[in-house]
Amino acid sequence: MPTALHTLQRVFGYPDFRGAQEAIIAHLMGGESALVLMPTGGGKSLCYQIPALLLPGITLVVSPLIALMQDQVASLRRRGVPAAQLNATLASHENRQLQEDLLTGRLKLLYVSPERLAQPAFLALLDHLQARGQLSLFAIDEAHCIAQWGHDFRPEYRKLSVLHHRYPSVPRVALTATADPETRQEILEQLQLRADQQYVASFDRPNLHYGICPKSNPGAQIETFLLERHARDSGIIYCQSRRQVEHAALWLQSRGWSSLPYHAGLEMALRERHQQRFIQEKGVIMVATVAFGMGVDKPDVRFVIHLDSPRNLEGYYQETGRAGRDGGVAEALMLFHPADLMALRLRIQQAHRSRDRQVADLNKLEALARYCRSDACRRRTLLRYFGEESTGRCHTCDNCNPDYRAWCGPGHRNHAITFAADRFTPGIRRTR
DNA sequence: CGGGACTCAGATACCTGAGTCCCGGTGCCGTATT
Repeated sequence: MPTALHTLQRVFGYPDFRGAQEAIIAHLMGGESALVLMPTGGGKSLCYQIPALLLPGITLVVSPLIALMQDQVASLRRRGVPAAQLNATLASHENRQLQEDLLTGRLKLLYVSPERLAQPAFLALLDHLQARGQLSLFAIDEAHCIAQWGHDFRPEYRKLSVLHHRYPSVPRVALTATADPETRQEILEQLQLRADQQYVASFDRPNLHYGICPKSNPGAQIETFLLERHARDSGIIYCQSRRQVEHAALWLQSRGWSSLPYHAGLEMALRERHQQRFIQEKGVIMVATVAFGMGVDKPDVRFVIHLDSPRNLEGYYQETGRAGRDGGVAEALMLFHPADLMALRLRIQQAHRSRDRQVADLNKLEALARYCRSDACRRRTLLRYFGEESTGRCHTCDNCNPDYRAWCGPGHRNHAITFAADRFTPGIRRTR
């Protein structure tokens, strides 16, 4: 019988395990459940993929996006691993083939969405596999979605409790790169995991450098930052609204920058084209809403700019975390204006959510506001928010290093250039 | 909060300015219908 290390080397081509990977795998192989928190690029997938190959039956992976499923399945198949996805992209003959493969035990990993998992017909299929002892492991990838999306956007994320209710003997592993203590608690509760079953790696990304500038003239500030620090680099600019994305992307184009818009209001083919260009070409600036990022694995993203304030530190950490995956230095610049926070506060208060959720959202927004206004080390504040104690100064944030305060230039008094001045940019239609 | 979309009045034939209103963003899905 092959060991975990053999599988790692033979199937995945890595010489050795990193961090807690080996311990997590042993833990799962022993029939225990776990919550795994590892930063981007820490090798989370291997924590369930190797057990999936060593255990006798099938591992069911719950994944939030079809695009993620496709990437994972394609990558596994290239390595000769029998993996498949079950979702609406399949043709009916593929679907039939999949059912057959499942029942004959040919598959080792099956990727599904939480929506699919909640369907009675799919649960019946799982019942059938369980009756034959073929269910080995449940893996919930990007588990922060349980807390982030489960309350309104994708309610099926809160039905994952069916896993331990219906199949109590099958171990569960939840994995994510971003979860504050509250999100963690929610994942533990939903999946009925014990607090002592957590594996938490450090959230620190030392090669990411952090800076915040008061937003006074965003066009000029961004252009200064780009010209002086990232003239030929790839990067992402995050905005809060689709309209802002369109405006900023067009404005940058008019100034000669290679920028592309990305939001969910664009045609799927265009979104895919822009994403491909961002990944393949050099020096493309992606101007995007939160729609962009999950599963985008580009190693050399050198900067992330928040043109508008994000809504909490989890989002901020997630979005800045998309830079510097190659380990090289990357810079995270936020343009901060109190009015943005006011707008976010208002939206939270107007949202159709429970009182508890509103309070929780407001608290998270206040934590972000404190972070922006603080003169303490950004890195330390961020790490502390995620429950990690650290001391001293990082020397790579604007509060630790005065040089970093000039990212947007020495002053912001040049009001000659603003987005609002460029009225040639057409507004975009609202979808509702 | 501030800014964009829209309306309306008034000056002038299509445009301008003032006033008012409104106000994110993420994706699954064997929907059913043309």
